Amino acid sequence: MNDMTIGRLAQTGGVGVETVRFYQRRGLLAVPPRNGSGINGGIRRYGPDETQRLRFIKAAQSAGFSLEEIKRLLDLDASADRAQVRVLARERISALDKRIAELQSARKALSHLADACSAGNEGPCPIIASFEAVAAR
Amino acid sequence: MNDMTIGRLAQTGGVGVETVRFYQRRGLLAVPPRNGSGINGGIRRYGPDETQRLRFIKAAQSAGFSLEEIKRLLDLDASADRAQVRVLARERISALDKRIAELQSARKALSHLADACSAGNEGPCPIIASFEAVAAR
DNA sequence: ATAGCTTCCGTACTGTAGTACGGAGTCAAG
DNA sequence: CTTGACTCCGTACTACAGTACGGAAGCTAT
Repeated sequence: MNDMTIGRLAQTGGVGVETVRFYQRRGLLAVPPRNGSGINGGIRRYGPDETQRLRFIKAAQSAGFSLEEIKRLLDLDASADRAQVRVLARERISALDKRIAELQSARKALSHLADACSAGNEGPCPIIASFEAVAAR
Repeated sequence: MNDMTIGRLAQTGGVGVETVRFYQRRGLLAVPPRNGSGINGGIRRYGPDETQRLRFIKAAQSAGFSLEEIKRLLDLDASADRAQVRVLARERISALDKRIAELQSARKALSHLADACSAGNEGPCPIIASFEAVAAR
């Protein structure tokens, strides 16, 4: 079951070996005991728990949680503090709403400008000019 | 007209003095000549052009352009290369669409989970658990 | 049993966007 | 005509999220 090397774990998780080690240093990923015959105890082996954890990190990251926040989530999970997890989740949702609105408004402005710019090649490009006007809001 | 000190320019633009200097080093903002009576030529003075430029940088940043891309936009503007500006604008729109979709899906997932988590305090918090399941997509 | 990938681990470096520091010079007010 | 705030400039440091390096040890296929 716990049969993966760090290389395979990284591959399965779609990250680099160095990223796995980086997460281990940050306390986001367990460092399993060395398990082998060498003088130092051999090589560490990883199982599905670690793969799962990597997936969790990626999902949480894509929701905009920082690694620090992800660590907090994991610690709260360990202590079963649901109320605190909800607080973090709601904070993140607000931040996401704000960011989404920002990006949408930027998208809209940019798309109008690209259209205006396409409509002819005479005079100054309206993208830069209008960006400056829009920026004055 | 060109009567602002760097401190006032920064204040007007809503950034720090060090940020103005940083943009100057990056070639995003002009460094006006020293204008005064001192042995080194005195103090540099800024006018509305620089304020405008600062606003442009902020607007472009909020659309997700990096400082490097903003520099490119400004250079293209100087050379009146509308076609290239359109290319950059369209690239950015695609990137924005992608990012907006990602954030929306993350927002949706998180909001469902926060609801589920609020609905009672028994058992493990579904946010972490479901995040892991959702993450497996 | 040895060549040649991997792992292990510490340390150092990367890129992005600032932010801070420190000493010398400049300027306006009292 | 000095005090105190501000400017100038180079250099250094910060945060974030990795990414790279290098040598010793471990493992595997021939």
